[in-house]
Amino acid sequence: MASDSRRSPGATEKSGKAQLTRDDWLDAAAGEVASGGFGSLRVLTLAKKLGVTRGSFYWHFRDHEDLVDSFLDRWRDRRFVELDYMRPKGEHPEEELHQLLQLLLTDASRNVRRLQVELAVRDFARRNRHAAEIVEEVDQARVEQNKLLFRNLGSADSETEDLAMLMYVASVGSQVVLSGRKGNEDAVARIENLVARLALGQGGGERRKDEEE
Amino acid sequence: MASDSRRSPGATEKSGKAQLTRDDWLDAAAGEVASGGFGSLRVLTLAKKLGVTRGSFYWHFRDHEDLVDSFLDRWRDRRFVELDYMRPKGEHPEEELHQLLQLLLTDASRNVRRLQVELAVRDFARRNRHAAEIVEEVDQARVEQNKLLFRNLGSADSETEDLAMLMYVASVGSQVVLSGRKGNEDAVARIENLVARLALGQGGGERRKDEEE
DNA sequence: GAGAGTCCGTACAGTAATGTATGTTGGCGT
DNA sequence: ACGCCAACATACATTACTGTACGGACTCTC
Repeated sequence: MASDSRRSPGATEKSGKAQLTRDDWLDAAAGEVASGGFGSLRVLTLAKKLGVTRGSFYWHFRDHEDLVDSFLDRWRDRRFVELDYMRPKGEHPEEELHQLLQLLLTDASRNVRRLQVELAVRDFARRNRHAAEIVEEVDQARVEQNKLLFRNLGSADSETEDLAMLMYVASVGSQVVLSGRKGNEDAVARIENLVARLALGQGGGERRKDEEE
Repeated sequence: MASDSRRSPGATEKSGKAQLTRDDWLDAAAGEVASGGFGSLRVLTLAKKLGVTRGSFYWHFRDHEDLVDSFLDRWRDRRFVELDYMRPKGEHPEEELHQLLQLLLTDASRNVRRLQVELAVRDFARRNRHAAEIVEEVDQARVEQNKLLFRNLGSADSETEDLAMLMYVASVGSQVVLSGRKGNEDAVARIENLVARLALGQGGGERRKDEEE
């Protein structure tokens, strides 16, 4: 129902002038959403960025709302394949926890746009029904997956739900508070340590040594 | 440097037609910011809501930017008096912790607008320098105060900083994730329990009994 | 090579919002 | 009673953005 499997003769890469796809517009929209939020998502801006006029936009999309809805749907789909990719297999739960926190917290490299977009979607969810539903879906799925992970880590059954919830809201809060800050990486590392110690039953700890991946 | 101590003949209450003050406009702006964020803060909307025309606005404010900056400054000031009011005295630290979490988390009664405004300010901070500085100020002050509280609670010195940070990002994340949700109060209560147990050295716990206040 | 379909440009109409300039009123002091 | 000034109304100019109608080039197919 998505994926736009047309032939797309000269897609978005290399050659300066090329046919644009729906996904190209959504990618450009992601940049705008990341920097300015959904409120400053203008058709003309995207057209300029893509080197075309608005006539192209209204061929690929019905109107502005269509763009927003498509963007949200694609965002939802990607979060779920992400979850599926990181589904806990239970063999090395500590490593899985580490990777999960890296995904949720780390603000480096190409993840920065991902986090910015997520914050924008979250904010938009406060005044858009479709976005609110999608965000709640994603939140529930992620908390559910966290519960699986915590069970594999051996935490008591009576605590897994609370722990999963705490870790999730802590990670979201870290995104909000520490995105684009000074002591960013340090704080993120310390939070990861604390959460890890909590998850491992206050045992482990002190794994910090700036393991640069 | 604020407070507008004019005589204000017939302030905002009772009589339908009355002179408006700068704070009246800021109060109206708070409603718009809470529901739609800074992006949908329109002068005409505020004027309609206050029963006047835009002519009044441009008397009290230089322009739209002046409104936004004044709003942010007032927001900052109020957060700091709030902090001062809740400064830990160290006599009943558990109760102080409870009240702090109530203030940061509870989405009931008249607090709902407060939290919504804070989320809007936080989101706006991602694209407005002034807002970013103010939010960082408030965040730092709050974390600093949390550290004092945790020391009074007797947590190890090497952990107070991490604990204070974790609790703060967890509370912010709860605002983001659980604002206007279904299992809101329940989840908030469970998070408070977990944080409290962490703060009290994994000892206490199980204070839950829906203490409605 | 003619037609059809795809993709984009151009031109126009309409709306919403800001800022500014100027008019109007009601209350205050003297 | 008179004028002054704070507080608001009115009218105008301007900008920014959306949506839509239509036109044109380019490509593929038969």
